[in-house]
This record gives sequence, C-alpha cells and structure tokens, in this order.
Amino acid sequence: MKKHIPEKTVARLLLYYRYLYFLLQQGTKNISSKSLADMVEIKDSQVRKDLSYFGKLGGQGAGYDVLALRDMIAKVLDIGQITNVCIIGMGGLGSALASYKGFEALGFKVAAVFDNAANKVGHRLRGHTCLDSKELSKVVAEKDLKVAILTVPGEAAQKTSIALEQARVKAILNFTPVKLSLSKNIKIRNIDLAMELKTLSFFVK
Amino acid sequence: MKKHIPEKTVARLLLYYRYLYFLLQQGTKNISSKSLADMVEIKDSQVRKDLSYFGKLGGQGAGYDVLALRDMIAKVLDIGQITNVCIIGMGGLGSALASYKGFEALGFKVAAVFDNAANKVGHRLRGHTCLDSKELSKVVAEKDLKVAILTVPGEAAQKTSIALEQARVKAILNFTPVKLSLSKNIKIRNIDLAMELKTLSFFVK
DNA sequence: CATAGATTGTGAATTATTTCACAATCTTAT
DNA sequence: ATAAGATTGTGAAATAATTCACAATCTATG
Ligand SMILES: NC(=O)c1ccc[n+]([C@@H]2O[C@H](COP(=O)([O-])OP(=O)(O)OC[C@H]3O[C@@H](n4cnc5c(N)ncnc54)[C@H](O)[C@@H]3O)[C@@H](O)[C@H]2O)c1
Ligand SMILES: NC(=O)c1ccc[n+]([C@@H]2O[C@H](COP(=O)([O-])OP(=O)(O)OC[C@H]3O[C@@H](n4cnc5c(N)ncnc54)[C@H](O)[C@@H]3O)[C@@H](O)[C@H]2O)c1
Repeated sequence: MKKHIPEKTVARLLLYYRYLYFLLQQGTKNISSKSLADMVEIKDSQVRKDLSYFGKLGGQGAGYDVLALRDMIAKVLDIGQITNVCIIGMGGLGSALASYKGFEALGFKVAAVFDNAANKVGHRLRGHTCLDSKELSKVVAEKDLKVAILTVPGEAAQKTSIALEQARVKAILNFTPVKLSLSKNIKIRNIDLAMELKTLSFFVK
Repeated sequence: MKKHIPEKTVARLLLYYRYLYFLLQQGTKNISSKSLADMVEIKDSQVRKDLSYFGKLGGQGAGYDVLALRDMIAKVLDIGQITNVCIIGMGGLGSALASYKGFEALGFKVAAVFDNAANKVGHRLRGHTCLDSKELSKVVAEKDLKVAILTVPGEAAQKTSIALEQARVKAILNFTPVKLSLSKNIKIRNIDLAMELKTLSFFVK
C-alpha cells in the first residue's frame, strides 16, 4: 500500500477514472482489468499493478466494482476536494485555459486570473475579473491558491515565477519554454507543446 | 546513427537545441556535457549518452563545438526543413496555438486552420483564413499537411480524427480528452492538460 | 455443493532507462 | 615536447518500469 507511487501510475489512474466515470453513466456495474486495459490500450497486468499500490480492490475471479473503484481513485487523487488554482498571463493560451471545463471535472477551480497589461487588469475575461499581478501575494493568501498556471511571455517567466514562490504558491504548471530556477520547495511541471509536436513528428518519418 | 532512439532522448535533444541556440547568440563557442547538463538539470552522462546515438561529436578532452552540435541536432530533428501542420477546431485553444511562435522556431508552419461553425469559416483568424472542415481532404493534399493539431470539442473528436486519417494526415496531436481509435498507420500523441495539472498537484501534498 | 471458468494480486523475469566509471584522447602550460 | 588536467564515448552496473505467469479465490452453473 505505502511505497512510492510512480508519476506514470498517477497519470494512468486519471485515465482509469475517466473510463469508470463513463461506465457508471452507462450503468455498468463491474469491470475486469482486461476490459479497462483495452480501453486505455495497455496491458491488463499494468492496470492491476497500478491499482495494487492501494490495497485489495477487486475479488479474484470477479472483476472490480466500478463505483467502488472510481471512488477509490477519486479519494486517492483528491478529486472532489477542490483545489484553487490561478492563471498568470491572460493572453491567448491563458484565456483558453481559464475557460477549460476539464480542470473542474478533476476538482480544480480557477479562483483568480492575473495579468499586468492595462487593457486587461480590471476587465472581465472568461468569467473572471482580471487582477493585477502586483496583487499576487495578497490574493494567493486570501484565496488559498495552491497551484499557478504560468502563461506569461518567456521573457517574463523567471521573474514571475519568483513572485509566485514568494507568494507561497506550492506548484507551477509552466507553459513557457523557459527553465525556471527556483528553490526545491516549489514543484514545477513543464509543458512544452513545441517539443510535443516535434517528438510526434520525429517518429512519423 | 544506429539503433532505436528513445522518445525521451528526442525530447531532451530539443532542450539541448534551445540552449545551444541561446549560447550561440551569446557568442559561446564551446561547451562541455557537464555545463549543458547543469542547464537542463540532468546528469552529464545522460547528455553524452543521448548524443552518442549520433556518432562522434566532441573531442575527448575538449567539449563540444556549440555551432556544430546545434547543427547536428537541427539535422537529426529536421529543424530547418519546414513541416506543414494544420489545426482543426479554432476555439479558444486552437486559436491560441495558431499564433504560437514556438512552433515556427522548430520548423513547423501552420499552413491551414479549420472549423465547421458558420461564424468562423471564411473569416480571418490569427492570420489565417479559416477553412471549412469539409475541405480537409482537398487541402491536406494541396498543402502537403503532415500533422494535424486536434482541438475540436470532445464529442466531435473521434469523427474528426477519422476524417483526418482518410485525408492521409500522418500524425495527430490530440488535445481532446478522448482516446482516438484509428489504425496503426497514423501516429497519435495525446496532450492531456487536466491530467498534467492533477499529476503536478498530486505530488505537492 | 462440486466443478469449470474467470480474474485478481503479486513475486519473478524482462525490458528500458539512467548512472557509473574509466581508458582514450584532447588542450594547455611550461 | 611533455606532463597535468579536462572531458568524451561507452561498456558495465544500477534503477525503474513493464510484462509474465500462476496460485488463490471468486462466480456461475448444473
Ligand atoms: N499560444 C500558445 O498556443 C502557446 C503554446 C505553448 C506555449 N506558449 C507559451 O505560453 C506563454 C503565453 O503565450 P500566449 O500565446 O498566450 O502569449 P500572449 O502574448 O498572448 O499572452 C501573454 C500575456 O501575459 C501578459 N503578461 C506579460 N507580462 C506579464 C507579467 N509580468 N505578469 C503578468 N502578465 C504578464 C501579457 O499582457 C499577455 O496578456 C508564452 O510563454 C508562450 O511561449 C503559448
Ligand atoms: N481550452 C483549453 O484550455 C483546453 C485545454 C485542454 C484541452 N482542451 C480540449 O481542446 C478542445 C477544444 O477546446 P476549446 O476550449 O478550444 O473549445 P471551444 O469550444 O472553444 O472550441 C472548439 C471549436 O471547434 C469547432 N468545432 C466543433 N465541431 C467541429 C468539427 N466537427 N469540425 C471542426 N471544428 C469543429 C467549434 O466551432 C469551436 O470553434 C476540447 O476538446 C477541449 O476538451 C481545451
């Protein structure tokens, strides 16, 4: 039950969660590791190994109870408990992310959005009143923001990330192609879409 | 230039490329695997192992020639040779991606954008005239589109992906949270931003 | 309620990736 | 020209992730 859970397992758990959610809506009560694996296009043993981190869940011979399994994953991943996030940089990408329903479905709430441009601050953008990034520290504390989504221009990325660390944000999802240099107290995950596109096309030739 | 190159190596190559590009602008002529590794926060042996897939590059005792190394990576990754891509679904996310400069920097050109909504088709969006997705097959052939970026709503994803396969696109960068079922002839890479956010916050507690 | 068939949970085996460690070889300084 | 120091390239070792394989145990059926 206890040891270290690989990041990849966490990611797959989320995929399982989506399918279980879907199965429940369909009224499906029970599922085998094989069927679940087929939906995600991985091996059934991988599904079982992933789930085994969290104790006994299905009966041997029977499959898994869809509802129970979904609830277990929801619990492990803290879905249902709301995590407040903010977005810094309400340009094209930031605005798109601000209205993405997929975050809510996993328990995230975009509780504040920031920019520093005069034509944005104070205006209503995607259902949020855009705040001045100078207010970061204040708002992070007030709204208990745990995670920041960073979508400022590359040039502003490092500076802004320092402000985020000082504001005591716990983690940053970094969409800029800049390597952020911060202390180990703050967790960073980089999303590099140009790299994804290149990696995809590399293996196409 | 030998055996199978791991996907992770390709991804790191791109990171190296970015730093080498930056170093060149600074006028730096030479770099060691250690310095490059430090910038990317990995081990120097990893850098050397990655580069070793492509033959001898640096001299022992000396480091690597920045220009030569950058050019080698550019060649291996086909940067410089333009790959035409298209975007299907010019909503919030599609529009943001359509004007992302980071793709160009790696040799990608957004050569067409598609939608099926009357208020978008025929209109100018982010520097592109939005085409009707009915014209997919025709335009893919005309403009030699290799890769498609899929940003339609989840409900339309599977249907649209089939149209893409029939249009002979080689690969799809899929931003929808839907598992696309297609033949093995077409390569798919899924970007699941909600999953990224969840994976990040999972390890924060 | 016994038997056949299905499916889990998990060590062991396999495969993939990262890191180590060092001979080979380059640069620089004297 | 030689020695000292730096740094590569790469097998071998170590780690990590995936897959296998099977005993354990459930369900369904007659
Ligand atoms: N557009 C994309 O599809 C895309 C894809 C991948 C990565 N990115 C990266 O995401 C980032 C944003 O991209 P974009 O296309 O939305 O750019 P953008 O220029 O449209 O938006 C950037 C926004 O950040 C704001 N900003 C600038 N400095 C700021 C600061 N110090 N504090 C707060 N806000 C500030 C600007 O006012 C602007 O609204 C860039 O780093 C880009 O490289 C973008
Ligand atoms: N917005 C985000 O930040 C975000 C993040 C991650 C993933 N996604 C996913 O990306 C997709 C797009 O998100 P969005 O927020 O841009 O949605 P959106 O509703 O703003 O845009 C979707 C666009 O697709 C067009 N469309 C619908 N059916 C089509 C069809 N059959 N052919 C061509 N075009 C069609 C619509 O007219 C619309 O312009 C969704 O699947 C969403 O789940 C979005």
